Amino acid sequence: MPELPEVETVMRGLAARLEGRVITRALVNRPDLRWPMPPGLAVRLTGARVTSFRRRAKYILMRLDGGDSVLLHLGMSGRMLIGPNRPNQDTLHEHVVLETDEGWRVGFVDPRRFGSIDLVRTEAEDQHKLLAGLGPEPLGDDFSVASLSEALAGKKTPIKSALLDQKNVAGLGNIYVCEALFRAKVSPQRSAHTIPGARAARLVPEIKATLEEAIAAGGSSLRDYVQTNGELGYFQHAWKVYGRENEPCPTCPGGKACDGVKRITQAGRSTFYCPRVQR
DNA sequence: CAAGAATCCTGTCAGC
DNA sequence: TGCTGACAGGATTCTT
Repeated sequence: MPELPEVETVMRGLAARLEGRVITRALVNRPDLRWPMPPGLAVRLTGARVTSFRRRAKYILMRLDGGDSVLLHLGMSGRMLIGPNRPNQDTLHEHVVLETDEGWRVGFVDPRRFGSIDLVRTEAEDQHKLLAGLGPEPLGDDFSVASLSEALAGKKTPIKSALLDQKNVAGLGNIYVCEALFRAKVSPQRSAHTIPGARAARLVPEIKATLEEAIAAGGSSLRDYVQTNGELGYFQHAWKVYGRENEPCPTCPGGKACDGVKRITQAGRSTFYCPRVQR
């Protein structure tokens, strides 16, 4: 799925076209995504003015003037596509369509249907079941060496898995966890409780820097992800280890000392890392 | 309680 | 070609 940088990019694209606009028409073509959409969603949206956007972890919140927020998750394959008001190419997987008073058309396309849409009252956004248990935003001041150390204390699970757990830090996914661990020179297999201290002091700034650089690049495009204008992100070219199994490690000198990037499976997900650099 | 496995769904690609 | 299995950016729910 889109991870934090991709979601941030999509949210900015939505905000640019939708903030202050009135939704003149809303279509729900297929309400059964990961969970059923709320009944009457199209009616609630029609005629509403979009006031602002917010991102929390990998969720997008679109606030409406009636006091509702639309809570959107893109799952693994979700896209938001904005274009002139005419039918999109992908009619099979375009589950929701919004039209604005300026003649723009926003389509939510999600072939795998792991995404979700819900409504929540704006003043109670953070009490929504899907947001209530989330850990700190990694780019916020609440995410620090101290807070990460506290979250990991006593945990035996590998640091890779711990960083994917949205309760510890909210918004990282498989790509950026691999990249940040490489940059911090921390082994993905190391037990989480051994991170507090010097390793957390390396990890936290690398997590923040990786995410910031990825946002600046418009995210990473692998298969499904595109920005709202259909353009690809380009941070995938900056990946050091993700998807680079058997390629030379970017920081090890050539020769027999380093076998290159390895791929292992942790908790059912691929992990890419360099065993020589990451300890 | 914590950790790993199974699960949802569709598309794509490698290998035979 | 066409079939089969593995795998994919996630996160909840079910089992150990």
